[in-house]
Amino acid sequence: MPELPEVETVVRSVAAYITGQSIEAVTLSSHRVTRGDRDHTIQALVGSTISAVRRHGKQILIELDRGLLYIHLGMTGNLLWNASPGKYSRAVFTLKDGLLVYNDIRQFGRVEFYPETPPHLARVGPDALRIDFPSFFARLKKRQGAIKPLLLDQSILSGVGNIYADEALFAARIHPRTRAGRISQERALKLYRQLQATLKLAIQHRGSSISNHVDARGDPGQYQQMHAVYGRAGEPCLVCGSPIKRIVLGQRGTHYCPRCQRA
DNA sequence: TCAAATGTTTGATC
DNA sequence: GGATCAAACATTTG
Repeated sequence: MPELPEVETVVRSVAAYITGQSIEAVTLSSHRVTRGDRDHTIQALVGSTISAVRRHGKQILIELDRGLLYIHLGMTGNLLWNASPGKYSRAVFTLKDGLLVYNDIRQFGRVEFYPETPPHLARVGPDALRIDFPSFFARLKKRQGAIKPLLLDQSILSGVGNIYADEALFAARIHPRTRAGRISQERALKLYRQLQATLKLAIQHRGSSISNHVDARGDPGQYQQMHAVYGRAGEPCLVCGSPIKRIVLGQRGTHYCPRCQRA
């Protein structure tokens, strides 16, 4: 489910429910989602109090009075307030006033406890909404590969996934195969601005619900209705009418308009 | 039955 | 060492 706008939507909706509450009990049922010693993780969590819910890129950081709960939604993770646990519930937190339920069909997500900054954070680059243009441009400059896979590289920039990489490149009229290091400062600035504008607009629409993104209440986002290229292969470009193309780049489906985004 | 799916890590290759 | 690419992970859906 998750790219920056979806994760932000989940963080905002869940924060309103759980901030300030204490954790009274925890059930962890997936050794894939929760690595390591689960009993130890439960022991560390029970009795602590949630002080804040933050996001860095696609990572959710639930700050506790002692330590931190790290959640990554992977591809199919949901974080729901007061939902009934079901077949795909991989973690259930009993809080003072209700249940926080983590569901994840494919189990690509993570629910882990860390006493201090999780090691994952050291591996990821600046958040896509917080990076400034000079460092964005400097990071592009260094690379010679295609821009699309580079936008997906979380160590360069964190938060952008397959949908918003395609949408931002379309908005900036840049072909996904363009070599990153060869993009002029002017065009890079356009990409930077369009990327941030796309992410912010998507947050306003509470993210894209392509398969199973929902917020803490279980409500889907609406931004999928506004996609210009993602998932629109063969359909006419909203700007010029040419059929949207789908290729595979860096193992990911990549959608673009061959006329608006020339190589 | 096959392909594809919002992601990340790991290992191979150049 | 760095960059790049494919495979693997687990499950559903069209």
